[in-house]
Amino acid sequence: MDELRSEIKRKIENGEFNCEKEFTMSLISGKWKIVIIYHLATEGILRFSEIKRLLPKITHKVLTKQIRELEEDGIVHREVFPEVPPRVEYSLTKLGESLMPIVLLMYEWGKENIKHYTFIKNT
Amino acid sequence: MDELRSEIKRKIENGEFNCEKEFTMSLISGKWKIVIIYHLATEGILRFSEIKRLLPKITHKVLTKQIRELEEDGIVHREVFPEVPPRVEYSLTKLGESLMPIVLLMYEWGKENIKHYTFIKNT
DNA sequence: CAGGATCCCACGAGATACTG
DNA sequence: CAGTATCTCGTGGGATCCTG
Repeated sequence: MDELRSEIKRKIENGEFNCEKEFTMSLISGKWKIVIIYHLATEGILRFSEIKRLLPKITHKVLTKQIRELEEDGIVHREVFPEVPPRVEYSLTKLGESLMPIVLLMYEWGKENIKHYTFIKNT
Repeated sequence: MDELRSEIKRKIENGEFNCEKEFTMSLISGKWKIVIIYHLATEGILRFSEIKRLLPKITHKVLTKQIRELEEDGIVHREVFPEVPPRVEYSLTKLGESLMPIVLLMYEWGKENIKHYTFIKNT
């Protein structure tokens, strides 16, 4: 596990994190990352197009970037099958799986606390 | 608890969140928010200048903004004492305290997983 | 002491088009 | 199918100066 985006490594070296929590944050912050992690955790293995289908509003390029960063950080495993047309499968690494408690807590906290607002939709 | 930044309310109304986790994320993402929450949780009550002292690298204006957002979202309570010079105390609301399990998990995950990299500092 | 007003820049993320 | 390459824009965060 020496994979990590160079920018993150640099922040560690330069002591740019005020705390270890921020290190964690830096790995999962990104508009679609926690949702991607969640889907991979529940589905196991997903192809690029399958993830895209699960996130209709995401752009092709953005999905590529988010997933590439997750891969560089050792959270997602990427398996390329040299076929035509190409097939690429994604899954969580052990490290990625270890993030699930956090993601699940965030999910439940959100469900619990967004309730008070959703009524807005019904007006 | 009808406090919430208008932008967040708008996102809820427009269904811009892909999932409840993103709602949670939107409240705690911000370069200094989880650290501020953590300090308030452990110290109880803190004055503006005390928080600033705990975060030497934060800018005055930025601290104001981060805290103002946390207040608008109902996470932080702000108490102004009409004295001269002015005194302002901050503390966590019940809602804010309920975020601590998430913050703590992020803290522990970070401690556990940053270990593999910190050696870089010692070279 | 706490905080508002301006100016500014870097960067995340979207739109669009092209490729093996 | 999966992935680049450009271009663009909004905004989060920083620097600096001013105020009750």
